[in-house]
Order: sequence, then structure tokens, then C-alpha cells
Amino acid sequence: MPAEIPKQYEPAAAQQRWYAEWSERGYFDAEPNPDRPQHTIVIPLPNVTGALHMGHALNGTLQDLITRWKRMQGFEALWMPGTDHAGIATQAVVERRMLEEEGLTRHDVGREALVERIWRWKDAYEQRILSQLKLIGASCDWRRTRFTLDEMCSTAVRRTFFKLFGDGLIYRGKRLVNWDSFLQTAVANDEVFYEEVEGGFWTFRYPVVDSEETIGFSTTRPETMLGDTAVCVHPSDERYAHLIGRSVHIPLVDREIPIIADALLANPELGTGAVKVTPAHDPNDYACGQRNDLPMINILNSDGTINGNGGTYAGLDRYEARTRVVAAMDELGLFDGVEERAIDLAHSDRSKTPIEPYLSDQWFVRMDNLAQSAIDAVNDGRVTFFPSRYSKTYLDWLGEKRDWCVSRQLWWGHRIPIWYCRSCQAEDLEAAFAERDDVCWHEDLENGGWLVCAEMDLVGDELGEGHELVQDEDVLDTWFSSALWPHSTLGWPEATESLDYFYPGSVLVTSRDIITLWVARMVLTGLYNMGDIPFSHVCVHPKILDGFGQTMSKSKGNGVDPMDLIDRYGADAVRFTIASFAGETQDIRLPVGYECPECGHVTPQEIKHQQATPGGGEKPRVDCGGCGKAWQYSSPWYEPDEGEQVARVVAERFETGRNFCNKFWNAARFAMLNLEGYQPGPLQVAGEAGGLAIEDRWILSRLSRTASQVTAYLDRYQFDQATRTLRDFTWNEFCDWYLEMAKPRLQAGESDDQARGVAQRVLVGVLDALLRLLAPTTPFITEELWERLSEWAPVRGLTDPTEAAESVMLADWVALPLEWQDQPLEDRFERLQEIIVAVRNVRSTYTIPRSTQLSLSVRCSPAVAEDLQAVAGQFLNLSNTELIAVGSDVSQPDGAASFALGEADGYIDLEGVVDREAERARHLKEQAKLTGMIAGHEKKLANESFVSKAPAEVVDGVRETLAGLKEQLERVNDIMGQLGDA
RNA sequence: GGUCCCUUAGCUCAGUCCGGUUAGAGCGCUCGGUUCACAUCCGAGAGGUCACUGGUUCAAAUCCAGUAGGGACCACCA
Repeated sequence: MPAEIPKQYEPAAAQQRWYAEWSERGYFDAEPNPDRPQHTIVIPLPNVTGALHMGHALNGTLQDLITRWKRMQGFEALWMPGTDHAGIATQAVVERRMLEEEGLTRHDVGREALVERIWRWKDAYEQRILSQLKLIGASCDWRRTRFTLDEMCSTAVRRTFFKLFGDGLIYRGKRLVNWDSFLQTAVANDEVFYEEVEGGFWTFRYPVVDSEETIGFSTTRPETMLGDTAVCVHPSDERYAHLIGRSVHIPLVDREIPIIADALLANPELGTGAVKVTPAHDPNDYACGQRNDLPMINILNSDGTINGNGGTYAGLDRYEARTRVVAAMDELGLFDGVEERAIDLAHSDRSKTPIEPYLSDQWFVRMDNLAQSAIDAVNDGRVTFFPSRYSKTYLDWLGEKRDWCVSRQLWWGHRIPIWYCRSCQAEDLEAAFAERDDVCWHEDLENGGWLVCAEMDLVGDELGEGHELVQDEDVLDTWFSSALWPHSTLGWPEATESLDYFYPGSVLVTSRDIITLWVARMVLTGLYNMGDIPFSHVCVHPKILDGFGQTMSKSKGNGVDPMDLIDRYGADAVRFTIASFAGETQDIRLPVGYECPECGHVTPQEIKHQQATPGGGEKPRVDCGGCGKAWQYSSPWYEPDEGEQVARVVAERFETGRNFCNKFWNAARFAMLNLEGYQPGPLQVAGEAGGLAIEDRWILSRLSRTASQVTAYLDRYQFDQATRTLRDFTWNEFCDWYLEMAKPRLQAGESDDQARGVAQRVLVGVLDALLRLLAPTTPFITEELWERLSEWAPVRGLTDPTEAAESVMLADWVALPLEWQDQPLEDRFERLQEIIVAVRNVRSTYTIPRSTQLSLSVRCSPAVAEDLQAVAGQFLNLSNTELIAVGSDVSQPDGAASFALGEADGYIDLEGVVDREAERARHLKEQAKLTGMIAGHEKKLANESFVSKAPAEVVDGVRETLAGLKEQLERVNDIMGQLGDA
């Protein structure tokens, strides 16, 4: 006797048990298998800087869903896991901690020690984030877990850089970076914040060479005059037309610079219309300098003081220099005043000091051909975006073909495999490396000497006495290594079996913000290294926002922790809910609330909660809408007091998933409580001869349709539709109708063994299919039920019963005969449902308790009558109503409640109970509605141009509908007539 | 500044690509229910000028143009 099934599903126990079981049995592992097609997904590698957030949970759920589904479809499905070293973010986190906890900067500990610390950090966080992924059920092949800095990935990075260098696609160039002169480091754009500071808008003049004229210009940073290399006016500005091509003199540094025309830089409406150009210290000026081939003069040292190019100002702090420059110009009579002005100034998020645009040496990858190859891959359909509109983002960005700056001034990352040799000659290199195919070199045209690129580290004295090789200090952009992810993780450049089998991948699942940074670069490096695209589909899913439409983040205090949700609702519920979010829109709003630690009530979060700070006084609290108590809550601005119970952030929308799981659990439980004596056997679905009841054939028709639809939706990555379809079938059709209708047969006991056996076989078959359809979305509960069902019904199946697979993960995906989809049957069934609903409606209207049996007569056509008689028992079963008369000659009894449907009128004898006025009111309302609709349709048909221009089938459709409506109205009128006048 | 997206019931969203019966769901709300699967449940019900303006069309939530509000990405902010 199989174990008794508990009334409630216990997610925590099932999750723990099954995840361990699956891993041990190796179900997640994928191996090259020539007998099967392959399906490959590589994970959008999470950073090792933090914990799993909602974005990861969504992203991971979808990839797992697809992987599990493909596995069931017979694919050798690989989901490749791993993490990203996330250069800037990780180094910044570790540096910040070091500074806060020990007061140390990276210069204090040195490169090696800092990198060592970051590795330790990485080990801890990698573990954390991967184990969180496991908690949501991720079926990754963990044996293959990669990290962008591990040996395999590093080898790929080296080879790629070497190849690019050898192909002449790597070059050294100048670029303006955001320079933090306090920390003496470059900072990324997203580490820059803007803050208004009081500043000035100074106006000066430069004397025009060989002329009495001067030309006026304004600036917010007078000290940059030391680095000016041009003055620029708009080409159409008549005031200055005669000066274009002449020169001005910068008295401060005694230099002559040209007056140029550039429509993009100069704005005649602003200031004097002329502008000074400092290419080395301003992004726009830099661009202008590039366009006009201007020299670039760097005037700053890395600590923010003026360097030798600043002449007499050398050594001064830039702000001191600013004052002196203004004074000097004033003395020369070239200062025309200053206007005080608030300046929106870039600041470093780390040191909170102003950023200086700073010209520095960087490495670039030439993008023209690489970008074009990636553009072609999308244009010719080798790579397809779902939804398709995102291909525009991709194509537009690649179309700019901007060269990719791949160097970063950091210590955490892949060190650039370039060595400089200042002293050696071509012969020295030839002598040392001619035999090696992993070393190549170019002359360093800019600085003299040679640039040597090598796949393996070179040692300093490799060239022999007197020639030193010095490696570049910088590391590569994080995206350089993640761009290789789809092939580096499979072993490239080694020609591994896995690479051969699993590449190219199938689908990349990601959110839209990294389409350019990551997706585009994977495509182009894939094409460059592998000669093939990395994946054929890109599935772009929505972003999850809070209830106010803001992105969720820790720094806003609106982030929901997926681990909390799993705790509270179960992993399947979270997955199911998340999947139901994932449609084709851009954003999903997820209102959050604070969960009362005592009564569990969830109080909606308001903006004031997000923004509240203690302000020196008591910590803010949220009043529980349930028990009224006030609790502290987690906030980005402060820590709750020690020992306080804290209201955590949760999202009630996940109840949808939990309720669904509960419903499904109980449906399965019911089935299993009724499987005693189950015997497997094939079902003959088509025709009436198979011994199947109408509800059996109906549910099988619906099941077949549901399976087709779900498959079609998943094929298009429409997870929301697939989930909805499954929910509707399970709840509204299987539970609400089928199970209820099967009850009499299932509970018939010995008396009707044959009918009971058929019902059991259908029930088992549908449940089995449903478990399989739901398994990719809710793997734990389905596995738990699969095991239990196998105890009752080890051999099962709708057409050809066989031994059930030992795990639902190994079962085949559901594909049922399309012939089972029987539209006329479904229509007939729908008619029965309508009548039953109408009866329930009457019962509800008169508040007649369920225990009171009603009598129903139905006036209808002989065909409908036949159907009704076939299920007469169901009226008793579903609504405690006896069907006493049915047919075309049935007439309305006196004192009856009645209803009129499209093809049937129903009368329920309520002598003594019926309220004639209430009946009249109900029917009047119905009458008015019908009359209105009839009028609408008649108007349409009366419209000459509708009848002549609309397609014939549309016109016919309207005629048909109109006829039906008229018939129904007639019935309502009949009923009202018989009600008599009040 | 460029690009993309959103605005439908109190809330969160389907439906819009491909125009055509009476615009749907979940939650919430109202009424009624301890029927031996499930109160995380069952039954019934109320609730919508489909953001606004104009256009195309026999016909517009759906197509086009514009307006307003919101969001995202990219570029930029002498």
C-alpha cells in the first residue's frame, strides 16, 4: 500500500531531497552524445560581488525551464554555469572594505597582496551565488563551472588577444578617462556621479597673431588654457569668418594655436560663440581634436598638479593654477569677467572628489570588420532576437563600429599580454623568439622600441643581457573575457569534444541592458575565433521593477531577496510566478511590502519607507496593517538596532504560484486517494465505442490542445503564455470540471468496476501528462508527485501504457495525437457547462442551500437533449439538481425560476420560493442587454458599405450572431410572458 | 539629444504584430458555502468612455500622426 499523501505540500523537504538526488544521479550532466541533438545555454555570468537578486532569479528560472524542457524533448541539454570576475566592481568592493576596516589603500598592500585578497573574496562569493542558484533548482552541469579568470578562460583570453595582435587588430591609442586624482586611478562611468558645485564661467580673450584683434571665449576651467591647442568657431558664424585659418597667441605659455571652424563643437548661441579647445582634458574637445588633427597637450600629473607642459605653472595644484591663470590674464588685460554659476560636476563615487578628464594610453580593438561580421549574422538570420525589436538595439550599436577600448587601469583581471622592450633591435627579438609561434612583435612607433605579445608569460631577461622586457601594467576589460564565454568555457582553443558537440549554442537568455556590451561582443568573438555564431537565439526577458516603477536595488531598499521568497513560498511557487512574468514587454512591476515578523501580514511599501532615515532620532518603523505593531525594517540607509525584530521585504504576488502548487498538489492527492485497484490499459479515444465518458473525451481533447499550445509558446520563449495556459487547464478544466465529474465513477466502488477503471486510467493518464508539462517550471513538486504516482500506477500512459520513468526529469515531453482535439465535442461540452453555471446562478440568486435538491427542466432541440440526458447524473453531482424533463416540448412550469441560453431554456421549479419581481428584474436586465446588442448588429447590417465592403464571412458571421441573439431574446420574452404581469 | 518600450477593472497584467461577435485573467472587493482533494479552497456577483486628440477604414483597444505622463538603453552635459 503506497504511502499516505500529506494534505499539504512541504516545499523545503522536497527541494532538499530532490536536488541532492538529481545531482547524485548525474541528471544535470551533459556529455557529447552523437545519438542526440544538443541544446546549449551558457549562463549570463553573475558577478562575484554579491548575492542573487530578482534579476538573477528571473534569468535563472527561464534558463532552467528551457534546459529541463529540452532535456525532456530528447536533447542533450547543457546549461553551463560560471561567474565573472567583474574587474572594476570587485576590486572596488574589496578596496573599499580594506579601507574601511583596516585603513589600507591598494598602494599600501601592493599589487600581489591585493589580488590575493580579491581571490579570497571571490571564493566566498562564488560559493554563495552558486549555492543560491541551486536553491532555485538550477540544473546546471556543475562539473563544468567556470570562472572568467580560471585557467581555461585565461588561456582563451591570451589566445584571442594574441590572434588579434597578430592580425593587426590591436592598437595603442589615447583616450580620455575619468581620472580620480585623489586615489590616482581611472574610474568607470558608472562610478561617476554628478553634483552641483559653485563654480564660475570666466570670459577671456586671446590676441590674434599679426592683428590688433582679440577673440573672446568662455570656460569653466581656466587652467586648461595651458593645454589649449586651438580656438574654434562655427563655420557659419559671420562674426569670425575672417579669422578662420589665422592664429592666436596664448600668452601664459607663449604658444600659437590656430583658429578653426567646427560645426559640432562651436555653438554660436552660447557665450561669445568662440570656444577654446583642450583635446587632452575634455571629451568634446578631444573629439574635435581628432576631427581636426589637433595636437593634444596633457597638462596634468596623475596627482592633479600641473606638469611640465604648464610652463611656469608646473607643480601647482590645478585649482591654485586656476587662480593664477585668471590673475595673469587679468594683468594682461585679457580677462573680461566671471559669472558665478552652479556647475554640474563629475565626482568619483569612491573618493567623492572631482573627476578630471585625463588623456591616457589605452589598448584598442579595431572594430570595423569584426562589427560588420556580427551585423551580418543578425541581418541574415543566423542569430535571431526574441522579441525581434531588440535586434535594432544591437544593430544600431554595432553600426557605429567604435573601436573597443580593452585596457583598464586595475589590478584585478587578465594582465595585458604585452611586453615593452626599449633597448633591443629586431635581430634580438628574431634571435630569441623566431622558433616560437606564441610570440609576435611590432615596432612601437609612438615611444620607440618594441611591443611584444605572447601567449605565455615572458620573463624580464628573456632577451638576454642588457635587454629588459617589461609587461604592461594594465588589465583587460572584463567584457573581453566574458565575450569569449560561449567557446572559452568549452575548452577553446583546444579542440575538445565538448566544444565540437556543444558549440554553437542554442539560446542566450538575458536582459536588455547588456545587448551591446555582451551579446554583440560574444557574436563577434565567436565569429572571429570559431568561425561560427555562439548561439542562434537571443531571448531578452523583462526587468523587474518595484511597485513605483523603479529598478529594484539594495540601494533603494526595495529589493526582494529571492531566498526569502523561496523560504516563504517554496522554490516552485517562485519559479512559477516568475515564469508568468516573462512575456514580451520590457518591465514588470512587482509591488513589495513589509512582512510582519509576528502576524505575517504584509504591509505595502510606500515611497516614504524607502526614503525614511533616522535623522539622529529613532529608527523609522512600519505599522503592521494586520496586528498594528510597529517594526523596524531593512533599509539601505542604516542598520536596524541590535536585537530588534525586523520586517523583511516580500512580494505578495508570489502567492499566485504558491496557491497554484497547493491546488495541483491536492488534485494529485485526490487522484491518488482514488486509485485503489488501478489497472493499466490502453484508451480508445476516438469514437463513442471506447467506453469513455464525454468528460473523458473532453479532457483529453483539452489536454492535447494544451500540450500543443504550451510547446508552441515555449518555442517562442513566451513563458507568460505557457504558464497561463497550464494554470488554466489545471485549475479551470482539470480540477473544476473533470475531477468533479469523475467523482461519481471513481467513488462507485465495486458496483461499477468497469466505469471506475476507465476513469482511473484517464485520470492517471492526464495527471501523468500534466506532471510532465509542469516539470520544467515546477520541478520539485512534480518530482515528488511523480514518485508517489509511480507507487500507485507504475505502468501508465494514455495510448500505450508503459513503465514510468524513474524521474519526471527523464520522462518524455508531452505530445498527444492532434486527432484528440475535437472542437465539436468541446462546443457541446461548453453548452453543458453553461447550463450548469446557470443552475448554480439561480441557486445563488435565491440563496438556496446546496443541501436542497432542485428540479430542472430544459427546453431544447433533440440533439442538445441527447447530450443532456447522457450527463443527466452530472446535474445531481455538480449542483444537486435533478434533470426531470428535457426536450422540445418542455414548457415552463408555474412558479419557476428560469434562464435562457443560446440553445436551451431552463426552468427550475421554485413554487413558493420564487420571487416573481426578482425574476422579472433579472430577465429585464437580460432583455435590455440583448436588445442593445441586436440593435448594434442590425445597424451594422443596415449599413450599405459594410455589407458591400466587408468580407462575406464577416457579414455572414454578423447575420448568424444576430439570428442567435434574436432567438435568445424571444426566449427571454417568452419567459417574461409566462411570468405574467406583476 | 538618439533609440526602444509602457499607459486596458481598485492593483498587477493578457489581448495590439495579423482591425471584425458581448475586451479577459489573477489579486482585491461584495454575497453565499465546514459536499469525505484543497479555506493556500468552492459557488455566484459587481467592477472598464482600453491615457488624450486627430486621421485611415464599412469597422479601431488593435493601424497611422500628434499630445501628455511614466520607464529603459545609448550618447552627452564648454
